Amino acid sequence: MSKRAYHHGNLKQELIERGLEFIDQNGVESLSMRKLAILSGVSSAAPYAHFENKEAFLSEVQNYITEQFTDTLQETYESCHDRQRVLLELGKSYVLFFSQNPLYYSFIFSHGDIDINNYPPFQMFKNIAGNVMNEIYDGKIGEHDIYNKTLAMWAMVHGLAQLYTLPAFRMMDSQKVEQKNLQNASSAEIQRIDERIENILSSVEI
Amino acid sequence: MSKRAYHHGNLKQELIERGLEFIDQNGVESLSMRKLAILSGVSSAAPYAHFENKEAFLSEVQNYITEQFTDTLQETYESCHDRQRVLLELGKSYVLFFSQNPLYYSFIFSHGDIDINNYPPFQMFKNIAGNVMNEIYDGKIGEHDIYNKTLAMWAMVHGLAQLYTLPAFRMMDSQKVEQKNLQNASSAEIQRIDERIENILSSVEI
DNA sequence: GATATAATCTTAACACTGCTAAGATTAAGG
DNA sequence: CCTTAATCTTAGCAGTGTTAAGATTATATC
Repeated sequence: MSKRAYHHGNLKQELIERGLEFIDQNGVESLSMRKLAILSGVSSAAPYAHFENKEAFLSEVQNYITEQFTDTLQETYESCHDRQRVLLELGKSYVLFFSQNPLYYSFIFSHGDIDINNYPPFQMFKNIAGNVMNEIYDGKIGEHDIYNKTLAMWAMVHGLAQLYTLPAFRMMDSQKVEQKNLQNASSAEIQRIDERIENILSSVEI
Repeated sequence: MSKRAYHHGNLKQELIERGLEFIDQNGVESLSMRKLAILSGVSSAAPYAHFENKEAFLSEVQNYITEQFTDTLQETYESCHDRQRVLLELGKSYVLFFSQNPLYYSFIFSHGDIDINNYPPFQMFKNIAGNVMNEIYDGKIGEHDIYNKTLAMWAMVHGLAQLYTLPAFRMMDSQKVEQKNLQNASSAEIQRIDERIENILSSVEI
């Protein structure tokens, strides 16, 4: 008997997992179907029994990340019982998700044609933000302004997420605010970014 | 004599221009050195006399776009004499630049490792924004908060730029605010986006 | 349980890619 | 004018996505 049976048994799942890992470590640019196949101990054409083409494969990997992202936001939302802080917490969660897996960001938001209007995490953020705005500005401003403020908030958070994706920016930012630089303590860095996002977001009146 | 002389005479420049045009129309994903070479009437290996590799070529194209972007911001800044509106105008200019050439956005900001801390248009925006903030909050808030507000402003504008890059979002947004939908009148659409950005940005107190 | 069918995998091949080495052609400078 | 450097072509390598044909195995049906 050779190393593996003729049938892998779990190839589709393994390809997706290896794809995730590869993108997280190297980015999507250098990912190839053939390499993933070989890594999974299978011939270079085997993946095409499970995915129509590379694009379809990447799309499934995207969905996987999107689910993780949505779940993260959902958990943050549910565990926040202070209605005053829900947007702040959601924003921090948003930024931290991508700052912990920087290469996911460009993979999801540039290298694909996501349907922005039906993209679950965006809908979720916009819905919650809209609700919060409605509570805060109850009848004081028009529906129009509520929508504008929601968009402004979303754009700001999304922009910050991209910034904190870049190591160079993180370094510069941590120097600028003169925090104790515990470079390698990753849990400390997470907390530092957490504080930074809190400060930045609450520096504007929305 | 054949179609062209053995020496092209202006190959480097033509490749960059064709690269710009190709990215603007098709995105960087499907760009290949060979295609550009053939389009320029030259053999497929000729480009490598002018560029070390594909990455170096794309980097030069990036610089080209970056210059255009910086110039656009600069012109906007210089032609705005109302100190109260300078940030608003700069933000609109920022967003409009990429909404007019959507594929430039993902090409510049994802498919490359720009040195964010030395990236001219970012430095420019941050400097101007910082100065304006200093004027507005003259001594009333700390240097720290000024920096945070500057970052918040930049992130918001940058996030909006990405949003207005997506046709699906533009449609949805124009429906939401119930503007007259002059779909094909591109100059009208520019003005519409211009108004939208103005409204969104001025909906938050920064 | 045998057999038909469908799913999965391998091998081989095609067209395309980035890129290089070797040599041809032309421009520039002494 | 002649040397040198710049520019281009031709061939070719290794790697890519993808497909067609056929081998192997799981699944369902009688």
